[in-house]
Amino acid sequence: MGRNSRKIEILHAASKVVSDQGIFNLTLEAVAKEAGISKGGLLYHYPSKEALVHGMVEHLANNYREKISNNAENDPIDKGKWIRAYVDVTFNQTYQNKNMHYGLLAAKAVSTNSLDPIRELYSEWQREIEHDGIDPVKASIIRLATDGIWLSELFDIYHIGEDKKKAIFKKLKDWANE
Amino acid sequence: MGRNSRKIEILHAASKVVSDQGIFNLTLEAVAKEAGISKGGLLYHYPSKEALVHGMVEHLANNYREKISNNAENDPIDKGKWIRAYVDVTFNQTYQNKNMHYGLLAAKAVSTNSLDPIRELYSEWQREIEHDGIDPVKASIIRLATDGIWLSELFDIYHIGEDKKKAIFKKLKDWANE
DNA sequence: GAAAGTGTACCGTCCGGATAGTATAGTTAA
DNA sequence: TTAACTATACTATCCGGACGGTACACTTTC
Repeated sequence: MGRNSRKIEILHAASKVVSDQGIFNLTLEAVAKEAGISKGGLLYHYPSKEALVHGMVEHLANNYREKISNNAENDPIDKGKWIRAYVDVTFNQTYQNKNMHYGLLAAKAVSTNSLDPIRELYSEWQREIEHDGIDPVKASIIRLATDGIWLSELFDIYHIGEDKKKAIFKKLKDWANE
Repeated sequence: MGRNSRKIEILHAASKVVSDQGIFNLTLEAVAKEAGISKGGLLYHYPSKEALVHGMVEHLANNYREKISNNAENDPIDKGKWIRAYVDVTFNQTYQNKNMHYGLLAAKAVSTNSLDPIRELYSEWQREIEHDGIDPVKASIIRLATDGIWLSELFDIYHIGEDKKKAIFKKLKDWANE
């Protein structure tokens, strides 16, 4: 268990704190406790709270970017591969390690520019999606609807039922194939 | 200028603080300063920070609810009137007093149940939208895409250009008429 | 009709608790 | 034995909220 995996464990712990206790309880002590280390140990790895949050966002961004570009590259059909990759990965991400998204919540709270990696990621994808062979307005709508699901869940505004989510997923994928 | 309008002024001040300085700077002192009153005066109107945030959410929810139900009631065509009202009002809301949405950001940060009025609102609309004569999955997608726009703007993840936004608005409205 | 009382709006100060970050001594592993 | 890491003790700061007043418009009571 090298340095790096410990650092990532800490990031997961931080996400869990945000998810369980809210942004205001994302304290260094709470994260240390959740990660099973001391506050000093935490500060050894991430010398400030901002650095910790930055780590969360960067980890999320790297994961997301890699998954989506892999997915797009392995798509046999060229037309619409980016929007399909986006929909696929986002849905699966939402099912699996949902709580990594909480890094965004933390980032939004902590400082203005800690969301920069995410913003960059999104403008990249927007470019790809719009030059992907399908109607850019339609592609944008598919993407916005996908975002609407996880954002409203992250925000806890409303949670869509599993069955309905699957139906929506299917229809969005269909549209991305037309 | 009665008691009520002063209270609403304070809510706007609080939203402005969140929008300009972020959630962590939503302090009683900052809000008081923005509203041009003292901390004591602020606490007179809202006896705690939680009460203040609750006021923000409730104000937003009431406004939103009223606008959408008015809009739906005045729609000459019955089929799809709720989803149309939702799309219309949300787009216009986003253009106009965008910063009221910041109450949600504050609510999400402050406590678990301060978002309750919003959650209730959303489940009401979801019910209406799904029994509105058009395909519920399609209606849900229209609604999710609408949410995706303002949520990603609120989150500052990415901002869609005005032209594209109008095109999306138009297409969503078309779909809501089919 | 004036003295006494009441309610509303607001101000400025103070305090306790929480928290980010520092310092440093100790421990483990290569 | 040195770099990676932990644990603890401590400091400085910030913030929510309590509180004691002030101002003033009203109403009631004698």
